[in-house]
Amino acid sequence: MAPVLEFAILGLLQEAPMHGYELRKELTAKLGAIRAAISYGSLYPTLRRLQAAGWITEAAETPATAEEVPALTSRRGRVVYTITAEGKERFAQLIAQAGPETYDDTGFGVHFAFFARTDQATRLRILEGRRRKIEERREGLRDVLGRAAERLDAYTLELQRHGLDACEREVRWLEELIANERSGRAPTAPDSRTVGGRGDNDSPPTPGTSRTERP
Amino acid sequence: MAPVLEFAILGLLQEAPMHGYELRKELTAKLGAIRAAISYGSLYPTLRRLQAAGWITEAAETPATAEEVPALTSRRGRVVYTITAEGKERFAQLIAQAGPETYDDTGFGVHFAFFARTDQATRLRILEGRRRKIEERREGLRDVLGRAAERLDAYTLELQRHGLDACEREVRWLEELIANERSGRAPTAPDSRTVGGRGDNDSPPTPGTSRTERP
DNA sequence: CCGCGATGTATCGGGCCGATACATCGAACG
DNA sequence: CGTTCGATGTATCGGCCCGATACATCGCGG
Repeated sequence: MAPVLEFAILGLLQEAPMHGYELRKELTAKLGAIRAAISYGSLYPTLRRLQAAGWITEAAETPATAEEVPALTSRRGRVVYTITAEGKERFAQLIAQAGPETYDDTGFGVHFAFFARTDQATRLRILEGRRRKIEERREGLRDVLGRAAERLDAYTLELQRHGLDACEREVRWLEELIANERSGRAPTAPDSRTVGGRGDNDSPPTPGTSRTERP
Repeated sequence: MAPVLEFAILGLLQEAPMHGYELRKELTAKLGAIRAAISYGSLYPTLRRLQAAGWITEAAETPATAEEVPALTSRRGRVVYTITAEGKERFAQLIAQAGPETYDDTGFGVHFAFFARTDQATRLRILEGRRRKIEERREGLRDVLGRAAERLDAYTLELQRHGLDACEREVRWLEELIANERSGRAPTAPDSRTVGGRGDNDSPPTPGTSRTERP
């Protein structure tokens, strides 16, 4: 229902207009933890789809003052994408409705990456939905490791064990984040630095720093 | 080149012939750590593809003695899939050639799940390839956290930090497994239990148990 | 007796990926 | 001074796999 790329592009273009290549770089930097690298084979079709829906507009890059180097080398046209008012509305709507697909690995990851543009109540709802989902996966793995252990070989069991470990770790991570949200603090900030970002939007104020255990 | 499902199905059908529903259950149990649940929308097309290629055969389930309840309720035909000699050959070939796609998350996971049918040299090669890939991802995340930290908000940074942590943890896990392989032992076996499995195949002997640190 | 969950087969639309092709530009190297 | 090489940049194609959906049987409990 809410493809990952659509959400991410609408979120990124609210920072600044960009052309495809730049968009891919920013996307890769922002989602590097959950996605290897966004393919052009999905980026460009998505951009066309967004433009058809009216969420973004595309415009060929114009020379700065329209009199500078008019036909020297005739720059290869870079297409710059800009988000529209309807696009911003669409993004807000996608944030508001948190369906089951919001809690799978990539869905949660991309939503989390734009938590700075998400209100606290929704943040909390998503974190708890994700925790529930991971807890279910954890129980499934425990079942397999308990009941069906003798049917599986040592390597498969080791894989389940590693997966179970990752689940338990993520649950703990989520608990920490949830506790932080409840107390109205921002996530663990290793050094004191108030997030700059000239607020062009209704993004939350991202309150002061805090500290968990790991420095 | 080597789709995940094709590999997993060929591997599973070497244990026993199965029908679709059963196959999905086994698949989900075996790959539960890396995949939520295999969809029929990919399972059945893949089965048809495998049959067209000659790797498997499909046969309608026959009543046991051909005289028992011939037309009582006319059982809904369950289709049983059986691997062929060419299928086993294909599986061995897929194991032998470890391309770059073998080292991404799902590719590695499914290969690892069938390590009991993989020779030790290939196991070692795959583990090291995976480690290299994870190390690269880790370096990428460190770069972002170091150089581009001030450009990103606190939530995005926290996501990267969590991803980095997962990378470091997996590298350590892989190191342990590699060390175990080098010393000729099986993966961490919490209680002494020799893997049963009547060897119908050229699968390695799965040597005796060992113990790392975590009991 | 009726619904409900487990078993069971199957299709359809669509997102996303990997490979590929093609073009420009600045810098490095011979 | 020419050439190669990597970064920048746009775009398409085939294919894997998923989520939703439809339909049918069986046993069990209400």
